[in-house]
Amino acid sequence: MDEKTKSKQASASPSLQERPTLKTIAFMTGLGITTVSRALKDAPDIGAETKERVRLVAKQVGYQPNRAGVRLRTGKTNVISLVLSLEEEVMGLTSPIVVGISEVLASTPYHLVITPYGFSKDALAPVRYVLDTGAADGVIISRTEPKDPRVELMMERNFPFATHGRTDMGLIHPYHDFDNEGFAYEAVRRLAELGRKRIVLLQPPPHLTFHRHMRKGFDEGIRDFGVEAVAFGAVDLDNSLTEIRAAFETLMRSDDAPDGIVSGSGAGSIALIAGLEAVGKKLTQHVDMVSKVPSDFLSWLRPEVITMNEDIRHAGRELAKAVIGRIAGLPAEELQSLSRAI
Amino acid sequence: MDEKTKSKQASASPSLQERPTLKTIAFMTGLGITTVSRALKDAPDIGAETKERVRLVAKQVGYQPNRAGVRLRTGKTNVISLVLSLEEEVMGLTSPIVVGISEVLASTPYHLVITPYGFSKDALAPVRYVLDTGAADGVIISRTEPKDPRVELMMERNFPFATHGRTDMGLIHPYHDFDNEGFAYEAVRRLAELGRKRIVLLQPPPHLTFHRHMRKGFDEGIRDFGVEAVAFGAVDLDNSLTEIRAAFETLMRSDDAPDGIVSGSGAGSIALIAGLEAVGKKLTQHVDMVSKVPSDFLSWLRPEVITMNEDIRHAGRELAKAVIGRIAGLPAEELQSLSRAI
DNA sequence: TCAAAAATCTGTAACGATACAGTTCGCTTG
DNA sequence: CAAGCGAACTGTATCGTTACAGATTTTTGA
Repeated sequence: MDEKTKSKQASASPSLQERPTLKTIAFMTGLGITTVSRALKDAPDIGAETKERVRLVAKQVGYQPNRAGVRLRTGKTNVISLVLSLEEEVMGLTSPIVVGISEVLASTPYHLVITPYGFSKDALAPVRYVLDTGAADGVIISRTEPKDPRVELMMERNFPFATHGRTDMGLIHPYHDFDNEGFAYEAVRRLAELGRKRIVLLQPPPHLTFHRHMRKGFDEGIRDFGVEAVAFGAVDLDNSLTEIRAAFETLMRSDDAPDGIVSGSGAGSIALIAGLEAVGKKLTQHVDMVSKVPSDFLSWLRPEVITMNEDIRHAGRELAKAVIGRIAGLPAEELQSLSRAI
Repeated sequence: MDEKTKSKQASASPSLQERPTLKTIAFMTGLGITTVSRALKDAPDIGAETKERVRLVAKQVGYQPNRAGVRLRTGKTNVISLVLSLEEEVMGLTSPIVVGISEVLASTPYHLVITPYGFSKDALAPVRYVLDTGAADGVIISRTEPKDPRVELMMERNFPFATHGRTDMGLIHPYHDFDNEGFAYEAVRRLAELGRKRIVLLQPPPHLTFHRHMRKGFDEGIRDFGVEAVAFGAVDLDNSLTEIRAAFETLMRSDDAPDGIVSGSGAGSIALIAGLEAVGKKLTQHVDMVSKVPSDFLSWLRPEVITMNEDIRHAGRELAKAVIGRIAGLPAEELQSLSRAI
């Protein structure tokens, strides 16, 4: 055979110092770059023994595909983007979500990229960015709304994503959600059992979907257990803890003071307790309180509070599995999950 | 001029539907791809008017360089990697750090990638990964040790990074740290002023650098203010809250019970308080406590605790600025910062 | 006036991977 | 026995960008 015709692809012997590429393996095995590429992909037109050899050498030299090369050629980024509101940063729910996602991604080729959006800025912007620049293969969003334009946009473009929280648009998409309805209903039940009659709810802001769920559970509890709901002005979980505290102090001083509290967040509960105690009232004595909490530190300092645990790390895991499933082409119906308090 | 010689580069008119590339702009301006590339980089060999035109068109069509293209060609990833221990996840210090970093990166081309390492696994592995695969342009690490092999490795390879916490190897590198020595010294001073005589310290695990700092400040305080240090067994901040609580309960029941506490973390403080109260003792009455805290929720539930605030979000910002500075070639000396309690 | 220098602009190759369209060769089959 | 087939392998072009080495035109200088 004419030497000149032999393998132009892998001609220049690749430095063994550098990071190995397909070329390196091609050179070492005497095969063409294409063959190596296809062998590592287990393509049907490559001989079994060749595949074995290639795999062996690849493993030996510690070959890892160059992400930029793959991305440029195929468009696949191997990136999952977690879209975060920088102000969501009340009491760090972000950490456990990130950890949960990371746990799942660790055994995949995916990297986790944080895509933040600024204070009070358009939540659609980061999603648009990812879609327009192809910055990721999939997206995870939170603070989901009933008619969520981000969901609409990604569905329209058929882009894989998962939401923390549900929507209400008749669109089927992957999500993970906490059963806030069940939580609130159960919370009211507990308070009613303790003989409480006038219950207040510290709820999520009205534009978020889980406001509805929590409200629904709360209202049904109010009705089913024959107690009364006390309104809590315009204050919700998006207010600062200082504002919540002040508002609750005012409420507790008024004639309208409740004797039972349902709190949708652990951080909010702290503000409520501070407000409560500022007016000289005591838990279990004057009021009872049920709080959703991310961890159990609250019960260490105020064991009087009835806590219901939301496992946010688990949510992170579920969300990661859902996006990856969607990327793999699984139907959205199978990628929806709901978790209850533990 | 012969039509055939004209611009082979931008020959195929790029679809105006797709994401614009240099080719798109080249076609629209009638220039070569190279010229457009150099114009956007403000290279000296491109005419002023040409640059203006190119910039205008680029802005008009919303050109954004393809990251994979740049990365493949130049090796620049435009990625900062935050290396996280998944078990660091006690009380979510991660959130504010991530937010702080994101705030700074938002106005740069950098993306933030989370690179986790598993439970009790080798902390060097993720750093090695980034270095070997060129996954990022810079790295941020925490849980820094006096002789930190990660720092050693990155210095040796001359790879840009910043550490949360200092080292003690005679190597000069970018860092941000909290003044734990000052904190502990001041804490002891406060307790001594309150008449406390027997002080215990809930400290970081011995292998982390800030253990030394905190210990130094504590020991000097003990000496300077003429009080006594109470040992706290083998329990440190890396123990679970349950363990800390149990250990402290034991300590408080012993003859060796302290009357003053310095706590190196807000989460740890909660465990200590729980342990304290489990044996029927009360803050300010039987003991006083000074705690470093990431936010002020602790003082809402236990105003008796003297808190000193560590601004972790600020740390995130400083760390991000430091890595970027290092990437830009600034000397490490100028990228070191220390912050005090606020 | 004419060569040299300066100012602008451009084509080619390469980064690493893969889609696609072959090529080679041994074997079957009519 | 030649055409045809399938198995196994490979070269070329391409993704978007930039380094580099020209190319072309204009300006300068003697």
